[in-house]
Formats: sequence, structure tokens, C-alpha cells
Amino acid sequence: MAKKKSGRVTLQQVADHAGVSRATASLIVRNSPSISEATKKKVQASMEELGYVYDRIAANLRSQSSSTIGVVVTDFANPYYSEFLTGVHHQLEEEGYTVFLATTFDSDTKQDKLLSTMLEHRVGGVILCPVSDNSPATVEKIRQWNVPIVTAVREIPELHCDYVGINYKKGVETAIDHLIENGHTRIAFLGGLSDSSAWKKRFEGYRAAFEKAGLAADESLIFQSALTREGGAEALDESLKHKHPPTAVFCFNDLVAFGVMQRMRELNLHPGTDLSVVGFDNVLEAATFYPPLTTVESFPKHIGINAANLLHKRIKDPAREEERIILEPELFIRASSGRR
Amino acid sequence: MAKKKSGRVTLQQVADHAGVSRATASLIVRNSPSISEATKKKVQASMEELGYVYDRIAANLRSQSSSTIGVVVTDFANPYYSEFLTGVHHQLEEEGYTVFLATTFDSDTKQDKLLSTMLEHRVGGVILCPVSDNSPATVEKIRQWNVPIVTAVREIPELHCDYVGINYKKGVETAIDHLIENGHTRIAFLGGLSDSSAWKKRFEGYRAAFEKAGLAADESLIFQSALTREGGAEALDESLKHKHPPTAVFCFNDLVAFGVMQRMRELNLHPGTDLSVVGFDNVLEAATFYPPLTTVESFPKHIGINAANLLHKRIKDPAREEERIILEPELFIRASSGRR
DNA sequence: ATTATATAGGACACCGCTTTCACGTCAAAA
DNA sequence: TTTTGACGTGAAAGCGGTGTCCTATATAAT
Repeated sequence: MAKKKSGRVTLQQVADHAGVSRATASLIVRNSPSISEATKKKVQASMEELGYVYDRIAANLRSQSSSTIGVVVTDFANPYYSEFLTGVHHQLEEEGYTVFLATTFDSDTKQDKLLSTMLEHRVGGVILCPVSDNSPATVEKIRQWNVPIVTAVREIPELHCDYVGINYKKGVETAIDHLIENGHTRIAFLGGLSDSSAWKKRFEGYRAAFEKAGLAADESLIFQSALTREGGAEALDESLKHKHPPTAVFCFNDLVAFGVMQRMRELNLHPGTDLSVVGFDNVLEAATFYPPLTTVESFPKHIGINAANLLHKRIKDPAREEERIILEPELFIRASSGRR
Repeated sequence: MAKKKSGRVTLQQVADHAGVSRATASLIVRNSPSISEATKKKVQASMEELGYVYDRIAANLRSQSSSTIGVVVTDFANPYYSEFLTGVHHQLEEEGYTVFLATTFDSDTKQDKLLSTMLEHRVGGVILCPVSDNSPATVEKIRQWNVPIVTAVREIPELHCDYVGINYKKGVETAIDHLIENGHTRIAFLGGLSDSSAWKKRFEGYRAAFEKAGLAADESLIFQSALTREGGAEALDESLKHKHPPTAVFCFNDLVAFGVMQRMRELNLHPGTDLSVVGFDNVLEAATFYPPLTTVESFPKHIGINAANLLHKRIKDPAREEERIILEPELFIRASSGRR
């Protein structure tokens, strides 16, 4: 905690210097219309001269308002979230908010702590990419606390609030369709933990695609793992031990897919010919990876922009109907997948 | 700006509920030693029951302190900064700070605006990765404003303050040494703008390596560009138009190198055999790119951790001597570079 | 029993700004 | 000249805490 003695020029000092009252000066910083040009100029000159800096904190305290937004993601080393955050930031700064950013590193307790901290800091709203779907204590707290909150990317089923995400089921379905069309029937599902809603939704798509094609999904080809490159590599290893190994793999996200393809390189397997690989997210790296990754675009930046917009709307009108924005994913076919 | 009526449980209410004075309750939240266990328990129970949330903002206002730190980077879509931020965050949260994060997108005016906003929000300190080295108005303002500030990654020469970076000159030198050892003499320098200190320092290393080897650097092989993949691709194009094209390229950073190698793929040129490519930063992607990129490790996460530490130290002791931490870079030789 | 000494807890001002409300001023309307 | 009313301004009370000072009670020492 920084201790900062003095230094701060106050509105009172400005007012004294300009020969007006503090209240008048206050109206000027907020450029109220009912102030004559002359006094306005005069006071502004004083501000300039004294090097006045508006104290938003004090102002917010008095006016019971907030100009900050808390944004919580699970990991910003993941390029997916970098893009998401770019969207969020861009939009929020446009609206004049300042952003508290934090990472949960996929820890529920961390998430709890962060949300509490943000509450203590009087955030005007929260954009949350939840760690998991079991809504923990703090999420509930936020609710009863009626801080405007928007969830994004992942959803908390019991929590009724604005949400922005994509149609995961549909996304996975098109990916699997693509593999089936290319003659694959043994398609592994790699990465993620089956107790998360994000996983379940993807799995629905996986299963649906098989059903639609009149095939049965082989659940012994499901290999869970952490959502990292290492996780992907390990999941691939497991899948290859299968007595009847897959000819294609669908990966929970691109990061997992990168891990898979790295491991394949080490094993001298070529993505697209020896084994088809499909990812999910279409992060920038997907197109530039070698070989380029077939993946499902999930518009992280758009999700970010929409989440920011939704939050802004809710702040302006807390009573409005909850809104859900579900973007439609899009398959990008690249070299990592091919005919069986 | 969010307007939030009521809702907030105040310390006064807690005190009333527990039958003590507000001051006593205040001492308890700050766990002062001079409070009996009994009253402490009692008041804490009331807090629990009423759902009290500490108002850090109000507390900071009164105590003239701050628990927030502003962090300004140029672009967090760049994995380099993702890693940097991971370091910063990890460290600062350890110390109990909350982070305001913002991106300048390499715009000076944006940087000015962001710093002002942070001042208005009473940040206790700032970690700044400057856009450029011409210290603009606001940086000067911050100084006279005596908010503790640490610069990182890039340096502002006229600004005397704590700094964390790496030895760019040395880093580039070892990279060029490596290329020269492999028989290259026509080595292009791609990316960056020559008016930044970051560029100049790298260029010093570039020139020094040639001198050391008794060779002359050919300045017609310098191609400036934006620090993006696209910039890299364009710079490569330019360099290949040279009447006597390079056999190796040194890229300002990994992002530029990725752009270069992508373009090479399109041109059917193979990094490491047709043209050696060396990057700078060693972001995670460098090792997994195909072909893996020879690059200079610049420890972004470490820089972040150190910057956070330095800031923390400065906040605790504003009068201390300014400190400069210069990490020594390290060359990672991979497949993108080879014998001429 | 009396004085000395902690020690818990209360009263009150204050951080820098906003807000309410009342007051003074001057122009136009009566 | 008086009334009306806009308009600009000032005084004072907070917003939710902290810091300082001061009192009441308990305990120990004499």
C-alpha cells in the first residue's frame, strides 16, 4: 500500500486560486452548462497553472458511482484471451471505463478472491469468464450484491445473467461433420474435463454429428486433459495406446491441438495424412502453425466486444431483461486435416 | 459511469449492529492488536451476518494511500507481453495490489491519456513499457507528480527512474555472431523503426558483431517495418528485391520473424537452408513454430517480476537510489538458421 | 484504600469531491 | 418601480472510511 503524502492539488486550491467557490469549480470539471464562459476559462487556467488532477476516486465515493470495470479471465497467456481482452478493452475505454484485469489460472478459490477484491474496489460492473460452472460462493455474493455482471465464453447454468458465447455444439458438429465427410469414423475427442459445461456442450456436438451420419460415437476415444499444449501431447499419447487408435482427433481448443501436433512431430507423424487434427478457437497461431490447423473460429474478439456492450447496457439499465448472445462458429479447413 | 444506489453495508451499520463504535469496527477490519478477542468475534459475526464488504476506495481516500498499480504495455496481443504481464501480475497480487491494465497500441497520445486516467484513479505506482523514447508530456507529469514509476522493456533516456530490461546489444551481437560463424556475411536487419532506442540498441549489437569479425555491415540491408507479422512479411519482400539479397535475416522480434517465415513458406523458401532466420524474444511459439525459430531469449516473465519488485521497493522507499536491472539474453539455436 | 498504569472503546474531524439548497444579481416583464 | 425568474455562486452536509485524542474501566502496585 502506497502512502502518498500531500502533493495532490485539490479542487479547493484551484477554487481559491481562481477566486470562486469549490462548488463552482466542481461544476466546471464536469462541464455543467450553467457556468459562464468567463469563469470557466478562468478556473481552467488555474487548473492548468496548478497542475490539477481530477480525483476520480473521491468523486466516485461522493456520487456513489464507479468508473471501473473488473474483467476476470482464466489465463491471459492463452492467445484466445488476449484477443478477447483486446475486444473488451477497446470497447470499454471507448465508453470511458477503466479496467481492472485479473487472471484466475483456472482456480475457483482464486476467482472468489479476485471477485471480492473487485467488490472492495467498487467496480461498476464485472465481466467474468468463469472457471467452472459450479457457481461458487462469491458469484452468488456478487449477485445478491447486485453488481452488474456479464459472463462470457463459459457459462454458469444456475446464474441468470447476461452471457456472450458461441454455439459450441454447432461448432463441434461442423468440425466432426468435416472429418466424417473425409472418411473418418474413429475420431478421438481430446482435452478438457468432462465436468465443465464447456466440455459437455462440445461433446453434444460430437455425438450429434455421429448420430446424424448414422454412426455411433466410440466413447473409449475420449481422452481428457488440461487445456494446455502439454495436456494435448499427453492426451494424444493416451489415444495412440488404444488398441484400435483413431484416424482423426478433435481437440478441445487450439492450444491442445498445438500440443498434439508438436507431439506428432516428435513421433514423426504428419498431421493431415497420418492423422487428421482439428482444433477449436482459430487463434492467430492456427493459420501460421505448420501445418496450418483446421479449426473452428470462435470470435474471441467479438465475444469481448459484445460482453463489454452488454455490460454497458446493463449498467445503464439494471432492470432490463437478461440477454444471451450466441455467436455462430465457422469452420476453417486447413492442412492439418485430410482424407482418411 | 455506473450509478449504484444504496446496497452497500457500511461500517457504521456493522458497528450499530454489533453495539460498538464505528472506530472500533474500523480497528477490527485492520486487525489492530488493541482489540479484545471478544469484541472482535462479535463484530466479525455482525459483518458476516450483514454481508459487509470493505470499501477500499473510501479507506484509501482517507488514509491517502493506494492499493492499485497501473500497468501500461504497448500491445497484449503480442505473446511477449502476455508473458510479461503474467510475471507482473503474479508478483503484484502477491503483494496485495490490484492492477489497472491498459494498452497503448503504440500510440503516444493513447499513452498520455492512459497515464492521466491512472493518475485520476490514484494509482499507487505505475509500470510502463513506453511507446517510444521521446518522453511525452504525461510522463513528465507523472514525474513531477511523484507517483512511483518503473519502466520496463523499453527505456526513456531522459527519464531517470527504475528500469528493467535486457542487454539488447549483447543479445543481437550473439545472434549475429552465430550467423557469421555459419558463414553468413550478408545479413539483413528486418523490422522496427530506427528512431526508437530499442532499435538503436539492437543495431549497435548488429554493427558490433560485424566489426568484431572484421567485416562491414551493409546498411542497405536494413529494412524497417511495423512490429507485426505483416510488417515482417513486407520487410522480407523488400529485402529480396535487393540486387544482392541477404543469405540470412535478423528480425527485430519473434513476431516479425514469424511473418518472415510465413512469407517464405508462400515463396517456397525454406528457413535454415534457403535463408537463415533469427528472431528475438523467444516467445513460447518460437519453439513450436515450424521450423523452430533460432532466437534470443529475453525473459519477459522475469522482466515483469523484476519490474513489479522494483516498483514495490520504490513505493516502500521513494527516496532510494534508482535501480537498473539488465538481464543477460541467451541465444537459442534452432532449425531456422543454418550454414550458408 | 489509594494511586499508578494499561487498555478497550468512543467522539470528532477529515480525505477530496458532489449535492442540495438558499442566496444574490441582473435582465426582462408587469 | 416592483415582480418574476433565470442564472451563477457559496455554505454546509455528506460519501465510507481512518487517525487522533480522550475517557472509562480493569488491573497492578503501593
